[in-house]
Amino acid sequence: MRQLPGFSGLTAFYAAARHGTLTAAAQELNVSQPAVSRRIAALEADLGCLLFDRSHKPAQITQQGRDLLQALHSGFGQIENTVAQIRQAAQSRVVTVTAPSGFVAFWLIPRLGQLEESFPDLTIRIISQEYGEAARPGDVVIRFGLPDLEATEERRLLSTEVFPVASPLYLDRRGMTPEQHDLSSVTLLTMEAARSQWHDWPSWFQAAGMVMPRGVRSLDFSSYAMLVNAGLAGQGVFLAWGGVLDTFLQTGALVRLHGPSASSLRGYFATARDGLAAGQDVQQILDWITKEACK
Amino acid sequence: MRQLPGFSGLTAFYAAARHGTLTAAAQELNVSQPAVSRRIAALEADLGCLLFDRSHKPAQITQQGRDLLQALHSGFGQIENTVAQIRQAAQSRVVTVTAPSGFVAFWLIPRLGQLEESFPDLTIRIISQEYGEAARPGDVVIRFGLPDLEATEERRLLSTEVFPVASPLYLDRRGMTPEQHDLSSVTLLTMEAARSQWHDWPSWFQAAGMVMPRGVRSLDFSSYAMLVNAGLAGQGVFLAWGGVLDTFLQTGALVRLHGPSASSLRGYFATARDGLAAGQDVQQILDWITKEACK
DNA sequence: TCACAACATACGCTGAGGTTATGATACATG
DNA sequence: CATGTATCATAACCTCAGCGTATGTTGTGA
Repeated sequence: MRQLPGFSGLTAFYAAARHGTLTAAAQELNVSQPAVSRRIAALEADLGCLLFDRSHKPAQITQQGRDLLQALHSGFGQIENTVAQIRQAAQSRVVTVTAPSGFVAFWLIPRLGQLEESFPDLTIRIISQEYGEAARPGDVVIRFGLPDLEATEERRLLSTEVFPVASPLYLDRRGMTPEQHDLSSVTLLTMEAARSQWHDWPSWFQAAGMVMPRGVRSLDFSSYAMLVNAGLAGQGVFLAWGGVLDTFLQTGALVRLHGPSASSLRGYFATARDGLAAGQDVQQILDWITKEACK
Repeated sequence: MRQLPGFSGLTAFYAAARHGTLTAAAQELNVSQPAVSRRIAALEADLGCLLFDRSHKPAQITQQGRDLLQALHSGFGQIENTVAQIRQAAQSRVVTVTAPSGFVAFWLIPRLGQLEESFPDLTIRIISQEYGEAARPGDVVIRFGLPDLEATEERRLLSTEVFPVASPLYLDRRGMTPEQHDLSSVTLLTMEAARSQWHDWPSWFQAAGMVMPRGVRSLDFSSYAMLVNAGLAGQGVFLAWGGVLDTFLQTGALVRLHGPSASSLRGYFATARDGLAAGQDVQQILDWITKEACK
């Protein structure tokens, strides 16, 4: 950095070289012509050579001046490009939402169109996370788990109700209906790896006051998204969190099996990363998600 | 240019990003730490985003900060390179000598080794000019012609004596010696195009108090360098300016024909382009050429 | 828990760099 | 060749942008 001359001289020279006269450069830089003259003279003293040949009017750029002009054009151009990109990104009002992948896939993405319509001036960026991954930064953070009693600003999303669902085609094949079914003779879809974090069948049966059938058939999956896709494909019955799969229940792709349901302390919770200090954009997105989840 | 933020902010950020702390950047920039802090804060306000994450100590650069650092590194790097080259060239002490091509070819170039040995710290640049060309700029300017009575600092180089010379092989073939020769039965080498500027045979005979032989054979050339080369090749007899062809006369490649000689007002004159205001390097080169021409 | 280092902010001060006025000079035009 | 115009350089004067110091806040490591 100590190798560079003063930027006031470089910018004065750059303007004069592009405009052709010191007078025009002064107009661009919003200073007087003598100010430009002195700046360039100081630069020439520093460099030890002339950048303009003053024996002509207007002054003619020298070869050294042309060399420097090219370097400044390229160097300043690169900096200008990056600065413009940074400014534009800063002005484009991006809000990042981080959520578990199941929530993203089945609740958030289906509603993204509505969300974006509600905030046409914002760019919504979704970061999906799998269970067990380290928390990633977002403006709005949605997590699954037990309530954090210290996070007073955390909002619970969706219901605490957990109930079995299945594809109607599956029930048909089994000669069952949502009203009349036998859980002991169906295939239960499970996610054993996430057992400690998720509401699983044994817990559900116990919470529903029922005895889990012995020797029941099951299929296990490593992610909730895969499990739900298997259910949608008619592979068995699985547990749904109240609210997460509403869109499938509404379209009839899935049906809720009638009968007892269970409740869980676990659930989805949403916060703004900077809490009450978060900007208005973030607060508005958080509010929208909260309201939509309460419908 | 208006797109760029202030360079005091950019340079402060650049130093902080490279050093890792604002405190270290302050040391590089020779300002206090609060000065760096304010500069970077002003830059961040201009850009509309944070370049450092202050929730850590030392502050951690953000992604936008990394983007900007890369652009500054590249942009400033290019400018630094060119500035260094310009500074080095300015310090390398170049002196340019402009002279007629004949003078260059037969007097200056043969002595260039001595000249460069005398000034090892200087770079001597020779610009050779043909007769009739527009004057080209040089620190030391050597011209041929009549003395310019207004150029009081102009120095006459070499003798005013003009005399015939030839290759000894040519004289041999003609059965002549430098002492015993007959100019009416030789081939005279001429340069008719430069007649008005140069000392030609008719003028020489007249100045020597002799009658030019009628019907003498001659060969004409467009440049002095070509004429001299023809003479060296034994093509005839030609007029030499006292001093210009000394090296050939000393080695015996050419011999002076004894007998009358002529004098001319015309000659070679040397000046420093900026006169007495010229730098010491230029004055020294002019002095050396002047002294060498007087030997 | 404490010491230290790093960063942010308030306040007062000054000289770097601005302006205006004016002179010098190259260039175009009549 | 004289004249007007535009461009650049320099002198003199002025002021406020940006500095330093003092001090407060906070993250980090022992």
